[in-house]
Amino acid sequence: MEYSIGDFSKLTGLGIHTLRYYEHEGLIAPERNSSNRRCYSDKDLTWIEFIKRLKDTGMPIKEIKHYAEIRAAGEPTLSERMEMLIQHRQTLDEQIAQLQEHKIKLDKKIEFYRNKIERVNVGGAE
Amino acid sequence: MEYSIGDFSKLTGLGIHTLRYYEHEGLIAPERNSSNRRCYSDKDLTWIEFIKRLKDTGMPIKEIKHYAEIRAAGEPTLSERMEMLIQHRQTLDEQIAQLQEHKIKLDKKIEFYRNKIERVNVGGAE
DNA sequence: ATACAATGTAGAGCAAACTCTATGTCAAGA
DNA sequence: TCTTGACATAGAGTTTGCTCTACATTGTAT
Repeated sequence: MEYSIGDFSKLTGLGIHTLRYYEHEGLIAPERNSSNRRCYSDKDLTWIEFIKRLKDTGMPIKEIKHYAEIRAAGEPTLSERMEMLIQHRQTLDEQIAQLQEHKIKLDKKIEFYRNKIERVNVGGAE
Repeated sequence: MEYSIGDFSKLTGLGIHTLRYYEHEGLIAPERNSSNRRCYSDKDLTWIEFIKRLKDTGMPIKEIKHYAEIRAAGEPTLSERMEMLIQHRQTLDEQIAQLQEHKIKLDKKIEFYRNKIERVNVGGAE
């Protein structure tokens, strides 16, 4: 299947402007038809979903761009790409661990507040 | 203990400019000495560490500012603050869940790459 | 044929969160 | 006394990642 930029925008949830911006930044390179309109394919769809994942896990556009570039070079860059992903998994693990630690602290703070409010209520009634 | 902005910067790991920016944005309000220099206290230290936690878990400056404002109002806002934290915990839980999902997908992709590279290596040797 | 909606490019504008610059004050050491 | 370095304010500049505007072109429905 091929999609116009409007359709692709709806499919991916990314705005038309964002899709053009991503293309400008070298993240994605859809085909063009005879009238110079962008023709996104199902491969583009898979690829953009992966881009979204990288973005949502904090990878900056420039790094995604680099990944896109070596991806375009094909098989010779397979191991380099895998190394990038392994590295990224590491930072993702760290992110998760840090958030979990933050959550523990936040839970404690909430518990602290709960007791404080309890005391105020009880004290206020006396 | 009291700290100059320079000392406080080193203690917190936040730049001097950032500390002044936070003050400008209403996140923190250190005392001033007779020469108008900022005097940060240990309470400020505890507070800024909490601010850092909120920031690191994705709370925008404006929202932290709101928290700071109601905090300054004291006891009457205790329950409002607790509700904010409970709400924030919810979004934090969602963040963690999403990152974990992303990690699962990333792991799969890495595994996929590993097999691909394996095939290339074996195939190339034949 | 005409209108209108979608698309194209180029570039401006925006929001967040810093980060830096210019300029001035002030206390302490050589 | 002079200089140096930390601090002060006000405001400009930077980076990232969009988001929007202006204007030209094209495809489609009437």
